Amino acid sequence: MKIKLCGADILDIEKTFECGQCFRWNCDENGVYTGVVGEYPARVEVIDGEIYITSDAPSTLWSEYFDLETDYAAVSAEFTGDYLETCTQYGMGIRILKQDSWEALCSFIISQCNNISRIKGIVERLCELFGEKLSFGETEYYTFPTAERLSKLSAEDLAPIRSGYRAEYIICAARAVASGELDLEGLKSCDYREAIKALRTVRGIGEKVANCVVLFGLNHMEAFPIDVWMKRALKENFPPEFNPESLGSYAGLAQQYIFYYARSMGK
DNA sequence: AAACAGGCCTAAA
DNA sequence: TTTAGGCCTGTT
Repeated sequence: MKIKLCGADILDIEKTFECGQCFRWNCDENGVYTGVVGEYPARVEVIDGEIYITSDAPSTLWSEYFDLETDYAAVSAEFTGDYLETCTQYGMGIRILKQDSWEALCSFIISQCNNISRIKGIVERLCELFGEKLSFGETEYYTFPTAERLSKLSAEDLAPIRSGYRAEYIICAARAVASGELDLEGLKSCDYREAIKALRTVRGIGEKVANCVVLFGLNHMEAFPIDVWMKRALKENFPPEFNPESLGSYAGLAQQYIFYYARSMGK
């Protein structure tokens, strides 16, 4: 069914889907996005300034997924300073998606030293090969494969997805999660720093990937992933003593604004 | 053709 | 504690 979700002023689907936090939403020639959340394929579009979603998912899922309970305008008002205010204005409409924790973990392992189009390709092949097929309209979609499924494979089995040296990391992570050694759900309720520490025990997960996982998959909005773009943006626009903690409990949103701005200007 | 991509790991100071 | 080189693959 098709539901009206919210106004396009509080959710900009292009910015939100293209800002680099997710890899499974694709745009058609009319600006309509399709993707899969959990086991639900969905279609998201803008009609007369409103966001509409077509899917079989329970309608409550979307407000959670898009973090609509949070007043981003109010949160963003705390982001001060010329440069950060510029970034904030430019990125207004971005929402931090509450993605599945395992999907986020796996996706950001794949993201290392890769560009977005290649990341998306690898993720797509991973889903087609090892996910469950879903039908929705004319097209076929696939779920993101579970950690349990991948834990039974070897790195060589992942050769067809062409993820290179990251295949070994994916398998390590899948085994850690499937065995219960890494309890992703549990990490949602513990301290942000503790969650990072736990994630970093897995081979292939360093500081940057761990921060992406806690921000996009474990609801720790104070996380502040720093990649090469962020490093440059911070160096050029913030004092050397700048500490992300000064941005408060939604520092991760500020990070996305800065990242999105830096990347848009840099290309 | 060779360098570089939204890191991470290991070895070596 | 910081730094360099290697790593798969694809693109420029």
